[in-house]
Amino acid sequence: MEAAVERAMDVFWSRGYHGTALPDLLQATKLSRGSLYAAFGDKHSLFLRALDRYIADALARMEFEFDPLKDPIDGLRTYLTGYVERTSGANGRRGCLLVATAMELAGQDAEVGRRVAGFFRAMESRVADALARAKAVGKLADGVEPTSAAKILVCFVEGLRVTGKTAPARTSSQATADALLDRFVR
Amino acid sequence: MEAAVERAMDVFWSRGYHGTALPDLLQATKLSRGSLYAAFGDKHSLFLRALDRYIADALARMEFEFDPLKDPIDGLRTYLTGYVERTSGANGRRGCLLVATAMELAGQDAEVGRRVAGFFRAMESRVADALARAKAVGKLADGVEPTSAAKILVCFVEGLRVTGKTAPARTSSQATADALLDRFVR
DNA sequence: CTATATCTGGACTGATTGGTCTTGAAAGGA
DNA sequence: TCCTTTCAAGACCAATCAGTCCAGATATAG
Repeated sequence: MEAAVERAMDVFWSRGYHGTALPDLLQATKLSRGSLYAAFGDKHSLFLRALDRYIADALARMEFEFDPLKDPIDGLRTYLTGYVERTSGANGRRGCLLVATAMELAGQDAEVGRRVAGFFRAMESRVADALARAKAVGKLADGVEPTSAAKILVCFVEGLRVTGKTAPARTSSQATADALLDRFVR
Repeated sequence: MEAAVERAMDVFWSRGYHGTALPDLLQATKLSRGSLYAAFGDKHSLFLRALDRYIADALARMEFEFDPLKDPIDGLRTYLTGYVERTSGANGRRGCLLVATAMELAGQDAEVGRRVAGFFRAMESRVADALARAKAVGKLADGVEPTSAAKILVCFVEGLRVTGKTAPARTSSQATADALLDRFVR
């Protein structure tokens, strides 16, 4: 059941909502038409399940990266490096279900809009928290405000996901991310 | 004719490629089915025309903002303010045809992929050029490398277009953009 | 072995997709 | 006035869309 959601997520991920047809989902989930509708209701509901799964994965990752027991600067570094990895080469071309969904549906689909907005808020607050902890131990450059810098970093990584669709080289993106973080840390 | 492309662009802009159906385009362009196919061939070709138009508009805007005769820092400020305006409130919710297209099609449609990649390259080089001119007159902060900072700024504004789908307040986005630029200028 | 419950593959629905073609009205030139 | 060209309106096409339904195979339970 949960495996079916994951496989459906993969399909939506690489084809978008309007771009995936029922047969694609049937083939990926290995469910019959009847079973799929019995289990998930309709295409839209299944999509929401897949999106929730995607968001949960991302939140779990951040929970690990921004663990309060670890050094916040290290956390920010691995957070950025993770995005660099996901937005380079073939990974980059694959794109991001959340960003694609934001662009495709967030403006017209309220259920989707709430989820997307909530995710961006959650990411921003986690990054801001890490920055605040870094500032508390004097590791931030002068004049860097955690909440403002967090907004910058969130926009930056989501922008990486966009430019990543053209499959840039990992080394280049990594250097860019490093250059940005260097503007914030002491 | 060119007006029809513009109206078609508006439709693709707010509904995406797969999300717009022929009747939507007929209504928007006020063309009959036969005329539209005679003029543009098919949906995909019309979409390419619309995308090219969108890109041309953006390039023209940058040509103005980054006019070599003007102060490059002023140019960067108005460039960023323009994106803030376009990614706030209702404008933000409307989104960006280029970013939406990048996420929806760039990975699978080679014609689209080339255009998207070319646009990002063009924007990056224009921003880098402005930064280089600013650096030449000593207006950049220590250690800021124009090409690297340009990549950061491009990712940032494209990320703004993504987070903008949740319709944030203009003042907040403006403060964020200002905070980022302040990290680069002296 | 029988009864029940579950699930599959696929037929089927009405609506909609992108695209073609025909008909007839309007317009323009000679 | 007459001939040609242009174009709008919409009928029409095969394919595909999301979603429903059912007959039959399979499995489980008693």
